[in-house]
Amino acid sequence: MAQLRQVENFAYSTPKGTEWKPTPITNSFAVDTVLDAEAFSKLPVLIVRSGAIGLLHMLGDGRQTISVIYFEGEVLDFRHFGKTSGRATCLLPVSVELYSGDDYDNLQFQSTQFQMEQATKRAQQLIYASQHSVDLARKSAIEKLASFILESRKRQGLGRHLDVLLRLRRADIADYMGLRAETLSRAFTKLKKLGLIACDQADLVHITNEPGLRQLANGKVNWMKTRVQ
Amino acid sequence: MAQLRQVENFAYSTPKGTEWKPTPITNSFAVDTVLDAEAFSKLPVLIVRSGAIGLLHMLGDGRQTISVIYFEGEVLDFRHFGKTSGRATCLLPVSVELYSGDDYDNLQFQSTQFQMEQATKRAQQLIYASQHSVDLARKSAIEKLASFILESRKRQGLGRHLDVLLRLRRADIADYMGLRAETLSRAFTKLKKLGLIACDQADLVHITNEPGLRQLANGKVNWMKTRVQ
DNA sequence: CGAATAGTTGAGTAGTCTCAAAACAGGTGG
DNA sequence: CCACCTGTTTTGAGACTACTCAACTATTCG
Repeated sequence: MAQLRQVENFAYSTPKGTEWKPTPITNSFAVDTVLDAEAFSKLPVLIVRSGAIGLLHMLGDGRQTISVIYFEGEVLDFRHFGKTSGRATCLLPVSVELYSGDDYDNLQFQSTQFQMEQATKRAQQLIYASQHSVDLARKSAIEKLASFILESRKRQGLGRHLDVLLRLRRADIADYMGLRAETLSRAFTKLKKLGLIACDQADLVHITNEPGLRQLANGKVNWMKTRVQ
Repeated sequence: MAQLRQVENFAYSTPKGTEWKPTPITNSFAVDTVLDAEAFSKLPVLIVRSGAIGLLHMLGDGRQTISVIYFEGEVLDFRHFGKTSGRATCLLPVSVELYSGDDYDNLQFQSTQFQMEQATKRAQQLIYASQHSVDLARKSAIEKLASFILESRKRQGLGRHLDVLLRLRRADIADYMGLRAETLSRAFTKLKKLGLIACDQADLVHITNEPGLRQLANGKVNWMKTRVQ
């Protein structure tokens, strides 16, 4: 296992004292690397510096789903992983900070500010997961894509910027939004024809009608009536 | 607002000291009560003692979804609620313990054990939400129902017991699993005809073929080939 | 340049949704 | 006790979305 060796190569030499800061251990992984929880038993807490890690689930007949995505700044704690948590897979080239469980916990005990930050991040994860359930449950393909574009912009911290870089591959977006790649492709075509987005490059989406896109994502548009040929 | 008055009726008289335990304030709500976050600004941390609270989301054209359900023992922290978190709604008669933010945080600072318990619970919430996304994303109606029955058993702590009480109403189960009530009803019929479950009463499911039900829930059964008339 | 991967387009099908109506359950009052 | 009402669950027929499978185009990379 590649990532096992990579992790073990780093000496775990955090000084133990009452007032200390653990030396941040960073590590990088290529796209499609599977992060096996067992390989991270000594340094089970990952903070994503760049890239994206997804939890990949596979049904018995090969249907795939990405249930949760961890983007920059988000925390993946392997200590809380179960058998049903899927396989942590790098959806992009990933760089992470690694912490031992004790170091991470002690950091929170020492700094109230750090503790609050982390609590907020964890809560935010649940909010994202909750919102994602809403997206998956009852939205049409085109609504799911509109939601994904807006979620991407929000989680990349782009504010109200109209150019959103969808850094994930189409297949990964499809797995995340509960669609087939073909259906997702058709949804892109429809969004363009509706004049809500424009794509110069493959993964750069320019939002041409933000209110419309937001309304569509929130199910407020009966887009059937504005049907496109 | 009914729940506002109910909350305010309790005097907030937790003694402030270095070694103290906040007096647990309990409160009860009827089915379909909406727990408005603003009414809980003073006591924003809810621990569910009995019943179930769901986060209800509504799309612009009336489509409903329940994204997350809080069952016994689970913690709902209104401090981390955002506009996209939906409306906390009682799916059953609910009894909760209420804590102020400071009390809840201090409890965790004082007791490492309590802190660990709570961290595990919060992590478990994310695991449930993650698994729920898998259920919603690519499963058929009958697979969703099989998954829901098994999830219900697990979260009620019934172990391997074969009698599962689905305490939620059909409409709520449907909202949670991203189905229409009609489709859910048809899925029940199919599960019965496949001989995987038997229902004496409306909300009591007896699992007659657990391995089959589990395989179906995990997408390992091409149930099309074992089609039922 | 050719091979491999990623993404798009097309036609037909399966499964869920929609809308309508019927069956069922629980409570109230005569 | 039964008729009645209200809300929930089930059944039925048809429409429509997303899936499947296949072929095609575009892009990446050696």
